[in-house]
Amino acid sequence: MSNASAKKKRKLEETVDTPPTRVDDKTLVLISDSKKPKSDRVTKLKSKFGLLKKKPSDFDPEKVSCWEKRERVPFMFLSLAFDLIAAESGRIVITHILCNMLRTVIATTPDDLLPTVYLAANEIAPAHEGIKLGMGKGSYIIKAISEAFGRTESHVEQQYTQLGDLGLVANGSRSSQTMIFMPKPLTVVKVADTLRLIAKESGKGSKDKKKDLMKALLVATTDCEPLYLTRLLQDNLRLGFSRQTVLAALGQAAVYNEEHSKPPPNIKNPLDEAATIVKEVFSMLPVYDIIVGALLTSGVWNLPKTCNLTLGVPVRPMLAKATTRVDLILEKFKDTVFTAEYKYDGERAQIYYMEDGTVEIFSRHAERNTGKYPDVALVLSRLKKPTVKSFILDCEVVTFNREKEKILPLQKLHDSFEEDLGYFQFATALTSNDIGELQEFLKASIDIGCEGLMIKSLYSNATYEPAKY
DNA sequence: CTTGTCTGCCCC
DNA sequence: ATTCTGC
DNA sequence: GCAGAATGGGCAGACAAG
Repeated sequence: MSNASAKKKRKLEETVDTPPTRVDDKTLVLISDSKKPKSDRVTKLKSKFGLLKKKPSDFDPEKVSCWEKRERVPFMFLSLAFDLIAAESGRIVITHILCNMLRTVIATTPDDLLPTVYLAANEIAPAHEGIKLGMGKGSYIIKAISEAFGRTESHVEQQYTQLGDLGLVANGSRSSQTMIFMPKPLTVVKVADTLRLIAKESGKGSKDKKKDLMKALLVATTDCEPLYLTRLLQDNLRLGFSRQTVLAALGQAAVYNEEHSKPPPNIKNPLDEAATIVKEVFSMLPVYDIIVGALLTSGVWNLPKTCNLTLGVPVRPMLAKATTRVDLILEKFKDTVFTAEYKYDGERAQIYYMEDGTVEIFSRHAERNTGKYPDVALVLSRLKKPTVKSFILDCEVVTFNREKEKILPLQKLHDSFEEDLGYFQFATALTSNDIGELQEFLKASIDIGCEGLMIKSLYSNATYEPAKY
């Protein structure tokens, strides 16, 4: 063997996780994945991960982890937690498992909490950053799977139609595949980082690069990892939980890991309370990076202080509820003063005006639409009164024929903005509880091209709250 | 370049 | 967006 | 009754293929 190849060989063995069979210089032993002995690590993990299902009060993170403190969390750990959740349907148990899983990460490798949360929520970046995988659920993932596991595309496709779950196809292809080496174990950070790399790839040749990155992850998977990696790539974990459950679990996990402050004495159920806090904070500032960071450094009870509405980061817009008849409104609001506003048929827009004059416009789903409405961005600084330095507007952008309609002002906001017909107007509103008047108003709104009415409480304790989703 | 295929925290 | 489901 | 998950059609934009 030449010097160069000997060196290569050594390098290779270093990265191999406990070769299941001795591999000498002359023979390559082919080992079927289903027959080979599992590495100690995996065996150990598998024998213990059932503990995650224990009630959080009886759970000890030290007993389940079998990696060193500050060592990167294995992707296998997350996959096994997912596997445990797959057998459950109740959200309470699922939350317990997620909570225990996150606690284990906090107790061993807090640096990995953020990527773990991202993967558990099946997200890759804050919504407003607009970073998406950009390869759908079909062809390119199929291509990656077939290349990674040595199948023809048509074979994978056929299995897909048969099983209805590409993850299961990946699992099956992997377990029957003959492997030469055990791959180096995947870590949670590695997967999270690679998902970002895949998302960032764009332009000519990007699809192939995305596919190759997926392939590189797939070939490193073992056991149940192909299933969950594939589903992560498809943006569909199919485990019966999503972001809200992860946020709740994160809050609960933080309670158990509380080093920074004790729960305020008046709180009856700290676990529920912490879950609510994390969910609410996320509605105000939907950025895991900031929330997880604040959680680790100053604790869950300080979260409302450390994470606030931030200029430039879109909140979850408050959502309306649909109703079909005007009399149902009166029923619902019978003890309340309310107003009805035209529900303009346009696009929801959340406009941020920063102190330096910068404008950002986001859609209902936090898509960055700033470039889409250059005229809106321009007109804002003109209409804003000089005393106003920064603001957030939640509004509806519509196309408008300036030669026609005229519009009535809503008083409250009038102090801060000048209206300009056809450029910036307040919603036409009626404050009344007369059914005939409301009926008439509804009709009028439809006549000028609106979709109906929005009903809002006018009580002083009524608030604008971000949607809890 | 033109044409075709595939995508989307889509839902305009 | 609408429809379905489990709590 | 509610929140959360699952599902579907349509259209504009991105990228690949020729």
